[in-house]
Amino acid sequence: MPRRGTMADVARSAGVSPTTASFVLAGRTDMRISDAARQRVLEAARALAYRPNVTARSLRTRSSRTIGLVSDTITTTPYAGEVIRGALEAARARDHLLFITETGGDPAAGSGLVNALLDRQVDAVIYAAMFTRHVDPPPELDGGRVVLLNCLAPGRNAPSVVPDEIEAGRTAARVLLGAGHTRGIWSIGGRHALPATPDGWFAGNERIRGLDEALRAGGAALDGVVECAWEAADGYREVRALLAGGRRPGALVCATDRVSFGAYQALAEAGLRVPDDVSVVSFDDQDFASWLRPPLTTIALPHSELGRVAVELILDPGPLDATVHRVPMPLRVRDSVGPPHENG
Amino acid sequence: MPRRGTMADVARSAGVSPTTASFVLAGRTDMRISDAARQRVLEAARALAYRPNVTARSLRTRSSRTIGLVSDTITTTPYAGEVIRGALEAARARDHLLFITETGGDPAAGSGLVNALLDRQVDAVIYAAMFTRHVDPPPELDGGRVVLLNCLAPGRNAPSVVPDEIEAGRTAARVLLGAGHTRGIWSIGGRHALPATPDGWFAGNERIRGLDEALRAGGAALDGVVECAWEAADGYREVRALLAGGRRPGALVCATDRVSFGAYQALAEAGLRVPDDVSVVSFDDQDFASWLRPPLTTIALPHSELGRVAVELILDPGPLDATVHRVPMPLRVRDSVGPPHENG
DNA sequence: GGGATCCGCTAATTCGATTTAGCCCCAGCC
DNA sequence: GGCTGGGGCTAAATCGAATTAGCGGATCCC
Repeated sequence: MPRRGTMADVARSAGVSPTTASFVLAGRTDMRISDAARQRVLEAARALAYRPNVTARSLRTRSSRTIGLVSDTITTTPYAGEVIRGALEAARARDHLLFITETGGDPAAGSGLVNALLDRQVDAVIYAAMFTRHVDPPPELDGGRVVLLNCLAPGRNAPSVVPDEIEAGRTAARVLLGAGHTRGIWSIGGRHALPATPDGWFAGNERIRGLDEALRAGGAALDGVVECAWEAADGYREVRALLAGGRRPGALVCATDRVSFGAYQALAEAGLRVPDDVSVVSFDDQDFASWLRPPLTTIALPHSELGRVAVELILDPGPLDATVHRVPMPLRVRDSVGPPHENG
Repeated sequence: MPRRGTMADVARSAGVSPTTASFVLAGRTDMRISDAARQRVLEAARALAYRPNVTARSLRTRSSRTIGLVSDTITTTPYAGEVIRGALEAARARDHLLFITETGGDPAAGSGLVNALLDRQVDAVIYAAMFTRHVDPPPELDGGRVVLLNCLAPGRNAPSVVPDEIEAGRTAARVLLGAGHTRGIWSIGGRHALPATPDGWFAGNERIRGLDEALRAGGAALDGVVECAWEAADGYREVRALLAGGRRPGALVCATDRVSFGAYQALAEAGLRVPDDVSVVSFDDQDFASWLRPPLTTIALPHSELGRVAVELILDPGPLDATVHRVPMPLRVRDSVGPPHENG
């Protein structure tokens, strides 16, 4: 790239010392500078289209107006793009830039990436996971300014930003209760308590907890919980099996839109119509939720909000503590929930 | 973050001058250094867990081992995450970090972001668009090391990396010809030649060109082209209208998986089965393509490849020229294409 | 009139590396 | 014994800003 003008150039062209130029351009008022000199500096800077070299400045000030984001994967639906977008917008509003890195799921890669960021004097690091879980951030981050995005690290004195899954569970319950459902309600996906993840996932546990609680408060209850993985194939297989077993659910609470996708297929094959025969409420709000027929009522993961809140926390002055910030998950009302079928 | 050891610390601890430490740590052999001194420096660096400060180094060397990525949107399906992932992996393999920025579709934002990158001494900039099109990169990039990702800018002497849409069109034709289709072939989505985009989209034009060419070469031809936007709702509406108009297509070439998604719905409503009654071949390979029933045969946008190639181009030594690099689009054979229906 | 004050600046140092220029000492040679 | 020629280093400048220390000159005061 073409060589850019430096502050020394500005100072020379304005006939003042670099010190004076620096104070004028930094807008500092703790040194007396005549209006005439100030104007000459400003004019010279404008004429030369002067822009400060942030690299040089960081060397002296130890601040680079730069944040690092380390995540496990930025690819996996439904996180990723939107999280980054939210973070980007918040960063840009405060005149910061974002380094994006990913470990690709390799825990050993974390240290290397964090070091690469620290080598470049980032002011802070956002450590992110693409589904909510407990993590163990690399020790290099200890003592630094860190925010955990969509993950928790007990004992690390860093704030976490996670979706409010408990309240989302309550919301799902209220949607169903509001439509008149009190029985025949099934969870498809449950807590994700599979052989591989016997304790379930954070999101699963919290949602079921909120769902149970609010259902009970409304005088209803879950009829059953099908534990399975959260992909389209699982929704298809499990709902099909449920129907084949003679069950006749009145409402499905699907763990993800992908599960709902599969559930729709199984219901269609069985000749059941949504929402006339079976209501479906879901979580995530992926793109295709609105393309399904009927469009899916779902509770959105607040991707971009998570990114935005994380950046704002990290850039707001003041110390960080280990608070867990729960970001609301908005309900998208579409057409997959209706009153219970008369024979329900 | 805790203060890190500097090269001066290493030099002091090894009992040599900073110059010697620098030469040893940089692995330079153009100055004679005794093995003893070399070992002492290496040992001291190890003991102090010394890592060079890239910011300080950049100031001197004018290279930051950092690349900037400027895109219009990183959100829009189907680009985004995978492009970034490909770029990230290639950058990491060469020990570089990536700044990600987005204009959010505001053309005026480009200059500001490019300046913010330049202020931080990025070595190069990738200018990306989320669907293939002509762009006008900010003038600040002139004279710099720039690669255009998924876009073209004639007259700017920067290489472009784009999907090979022409060959993808040919591939679609071959899939159909291979299954025995020679008539009743319809394009849904066409060139995207709508009132708003009368010249069509780059991808649309190229695909139709390749499709036409290979179909003709195989003794077949398109029966018709339905121009429409490329969303699910468009696919649904247009295929429905086609069928209502008494047409009975034997094979659909859908412009995107989203269009296919809608097409599937319209076909199902009309009681037509894929692929027994109608074959469908598509472009993009979004996630849900494999969840559809039957799974969709589609030609993938090589997202991560695009990102990877762009980074490799930009980091490979040597001058850049205005070559257009076409990245192959791989065919994903699934179950939506079969032999023509007997009454087809 | 001489010292204290204040105004409006500038010189010089610093941040942490890289790099150019050159120094000292010992060995070899005539 | 003086001169050359490495070998093995170091001093100092440099990159582009921020910042500390301090300096002339005018003004004020007694």
